[in-house]
Amino acid sequence: MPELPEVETVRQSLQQKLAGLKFTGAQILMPKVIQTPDPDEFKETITDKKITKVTRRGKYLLIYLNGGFTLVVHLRMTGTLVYGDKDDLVTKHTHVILSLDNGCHLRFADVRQFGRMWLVPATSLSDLPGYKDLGVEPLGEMFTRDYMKKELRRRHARIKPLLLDQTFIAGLGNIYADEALHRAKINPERLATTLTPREIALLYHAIQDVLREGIENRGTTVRDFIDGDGRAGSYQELLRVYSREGEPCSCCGKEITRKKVGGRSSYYCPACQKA
DNA sequence: ATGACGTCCTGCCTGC
DNA sequence: TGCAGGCAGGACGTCA
Repeated sequence: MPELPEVETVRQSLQQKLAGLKFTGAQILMPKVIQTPDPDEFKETITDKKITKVTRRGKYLLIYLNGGFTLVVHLRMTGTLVYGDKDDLVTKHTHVILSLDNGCHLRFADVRQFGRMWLVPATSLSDLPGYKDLGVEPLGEMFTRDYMKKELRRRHARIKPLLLDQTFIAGLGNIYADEALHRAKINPERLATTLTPREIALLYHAIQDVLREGIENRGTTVRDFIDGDGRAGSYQELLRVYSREGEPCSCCGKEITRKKVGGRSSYYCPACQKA
């Protein structure tokens, strides 16, 4: 699942390929993928627009166009956004094909059809549901130990579901939340309000460490993830708990356990991360 | 304010 | 071997 490091990896690859190119048209094979505007207006608006830069906010990818428009993409679970040759094979999961003025294509594909796109004026980004309420960027300067401390005190929730709450920290998902909790030796079911100052500090650094390492390794490919060039990531080899149920903990040797917390699978070491 | 749950959707895995 | 059914899961909406 694309989380912050995966979306950042896509951003980096696309920024390199797309900056300066112009869209020459759009083929919309699965209309529901585009939330706004309707297909005809989408095609009309995107045609002849030049790409100025590719940025990221949380798990949202932002492709800025001249004329004040932004193409916003959320990959959700299995979405991919890949730059490639116009003659590349179109699979049954390809939903949107954007043509570029160098003869190449930018294609959005998604097996589970959860991913979404929006084409909006850059000034209207805050109108997108979910986007306007995003919390801090965990690798930005607004994310401080003090912010962590205040938010954890304020929110009466278990720590794992809280880490997945995008209005708290933008960009964490199931994989990196589990990895951060393991490094900080915190059980996913602990109430946020019960974390000690030392645990909060450990978690704060663990979150930044796992995200940075994820980006350095160009993301985690558990099943589907590929970047803007179609390449898989390699951070899955360095995961300590996620998808490692039954394997020995790298820290103490005890078996990694899986348990549902807040409706989501949580992988943790019952010895290192005591309740 | 929080949490539980349904919804979206397909491929994979398990069990018979 | 083949089929049915359950499950995974990010975000959002609804309800308690």
